[in-house]
Amino acid sequence: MNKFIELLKAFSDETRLRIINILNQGEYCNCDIEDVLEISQANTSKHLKKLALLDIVKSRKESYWTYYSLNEEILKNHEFIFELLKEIKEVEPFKSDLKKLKIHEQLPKKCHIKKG
Amino acid sequence: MNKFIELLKAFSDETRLRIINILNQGEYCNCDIEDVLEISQANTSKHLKKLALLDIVKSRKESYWTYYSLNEEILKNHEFIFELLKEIKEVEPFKSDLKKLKIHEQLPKKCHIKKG
DNA sequence: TAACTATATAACTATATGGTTATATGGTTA
DNA sequence: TAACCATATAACCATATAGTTATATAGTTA
Repeated sequence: MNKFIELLKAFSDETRLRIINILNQGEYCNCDIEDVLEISQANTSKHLKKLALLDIVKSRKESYWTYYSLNEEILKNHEFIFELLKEIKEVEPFKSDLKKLKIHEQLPKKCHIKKG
Repeated sequence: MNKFIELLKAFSDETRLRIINILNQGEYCNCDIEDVLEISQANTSKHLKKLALLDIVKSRKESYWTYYSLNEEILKNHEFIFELLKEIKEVEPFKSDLKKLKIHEQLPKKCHIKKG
């Protein structure tokens, strides 16, 4: 499929865009995203994999966790993505997700005792 | 559905994005788009209807034809769309479509004798 | 009015895809 | 090594949707 269209499709699913919005704030593991967005483990993993295949996110394994973050290259190469991410921050449910993320970061981790 | 997501989905289908790219050049009727993009009448009409429902395009009836054009409001309200349309102009198949559009505009109309 | 034109719509098919459940995998701890 | 943990993957289901074919509709011309 056309690379540009693939990119747009990746951004046009609500769950994926919520994940991208979270990762626009920093580096997080699968379980952080599960907790904040309240979506299942398998679903989170599947979406992250899709984003990784399109080089929208990159991943790094450390101990128990896989940490994901936005691939800065994609933002450099596509100004429209930069603008899009700026816009959604002010729109629901993305706005609320960021609030929940802040709260989440102050709480002890649910996913593994050593991490909190 | 989330309005933002609806908007993104509208832009993430190749045929629709090709139509939007054409309409970013001016006002055209259904048959112009059919000819340039080489897609069926019914398909063209269906996509245009979807775009109209989302206020991405507006329409105007005149004689035989329905003329479509981009709704400028949507570009004003969403900077990312402006950027997106700027980017695709340089990418296939959107780039070639614009070339075909220029040629199309110099030829006599196929669709109705009075128009050419 | 009758024939014609562009466009809209209805019915249908094929396919893509998001989400779930269950299980596998690979690394960690005791 | 055995138990444990987060993550990845497989199989499956339900739904959404792009495209086609055939037909309806609304306006135009003679």
